[in-house]
Amino acid sequence: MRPVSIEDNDLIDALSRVISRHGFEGASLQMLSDAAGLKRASLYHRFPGGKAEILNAALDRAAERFEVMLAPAYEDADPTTRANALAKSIDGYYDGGSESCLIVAMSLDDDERRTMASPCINAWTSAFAKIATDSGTKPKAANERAVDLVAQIEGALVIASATGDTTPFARAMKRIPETLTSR
Amino acid sequence: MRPVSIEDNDLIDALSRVISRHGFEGASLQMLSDAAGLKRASLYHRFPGGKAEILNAALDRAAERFEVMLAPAYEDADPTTRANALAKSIDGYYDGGSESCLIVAMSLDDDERRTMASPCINAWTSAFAKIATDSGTKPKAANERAVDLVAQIEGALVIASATGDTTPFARAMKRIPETLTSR
DNA sequence: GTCTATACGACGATAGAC
DNA sequence: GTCTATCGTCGTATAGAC
Repeated sequence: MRPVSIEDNDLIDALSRVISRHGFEGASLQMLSDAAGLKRASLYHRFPGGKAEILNAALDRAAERFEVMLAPAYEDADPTTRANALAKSIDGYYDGGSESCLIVAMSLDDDERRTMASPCINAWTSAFAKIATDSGTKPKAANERAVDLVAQIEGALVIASATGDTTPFARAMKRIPETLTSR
Repeated sequence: MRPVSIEDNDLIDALSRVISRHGFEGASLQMLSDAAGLKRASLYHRFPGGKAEILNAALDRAAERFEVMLAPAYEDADPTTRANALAKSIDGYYDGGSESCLIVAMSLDDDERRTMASPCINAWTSAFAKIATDSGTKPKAANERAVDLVAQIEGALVIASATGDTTPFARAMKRIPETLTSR
């Protein structure tokens, strides 16, 4: 199977980081082209639709990377093992809490764009809920616990960005297994 | 004592809401003047320093409003009573989770501005920690629990903004008393 | 496929009439 | 104290050479 790269993933990742860190409005083409190591006009060659298309590419790529990040939840192992692996995976994705989150960035945009990251939130919630239900938690309670855990992590990322303190994020990571596998 | 209003608080609140919802870069003078019901030039009469001064006013005002919001934590009552009152106060401040948070908005700005909301975070954390220590939790653990609870709430606000679902926020509010008063 | 050069609008900010 | 009018700059986007 051909896993893609019709468009350069490294390029999109660099662009995505700028958007995650500064928000869509805050991410100027100047910043984006600097991060990409390309001139503005060259970005338009890759993304004829301009910033909007860059954002879409970033969101598509985020969905892709999320799938990888969340994969441990769906492996063939007992819930605790999966929860531990998932926590490690998430911790790596956000580099111990020092990476900004595209979900947070999108939550500040115009009304049309504000909900564009909700598929990512749903995927994340589903992955957590899967482990919780596999641990014997009823679906409804599992879903609540799952969203709340996502919120905990998003909030920890905000705190880390605002204060530089990544310890709340670290505690959130540590709490993933116990939260998802306890009744 | 004269509690202020050298500058019109209602005006600043309207401006602050725009910044909280769109971020500092995303909040154009157009949006700000529309929300204020004043023309751009009139805003410059009130805030000669332009957007930067508006932001400072919004942050000062946020600190002021936070003090009011957090006041229940320091009243003369038992921890559980205070925790309940505080939860209600926070719930009102964020209108059940439908209001955006300036802290989240600031976390997306340039490096200079990114940490400008950390005093608010600290005040919030201290208020929570006070109740926790008064309930017999040791200072270090109380502080961790406090920041984590702030993160939980911030994350719930992000989720609400991104999906429209305010139930995680509602659960966070409900969890405040039990989190702060349990050992 | 990347570059330089440039068009054009929006934005932040200021001057000055009322 | 609010307005209209305007300035310079930056941001998005395009044209066209290499």
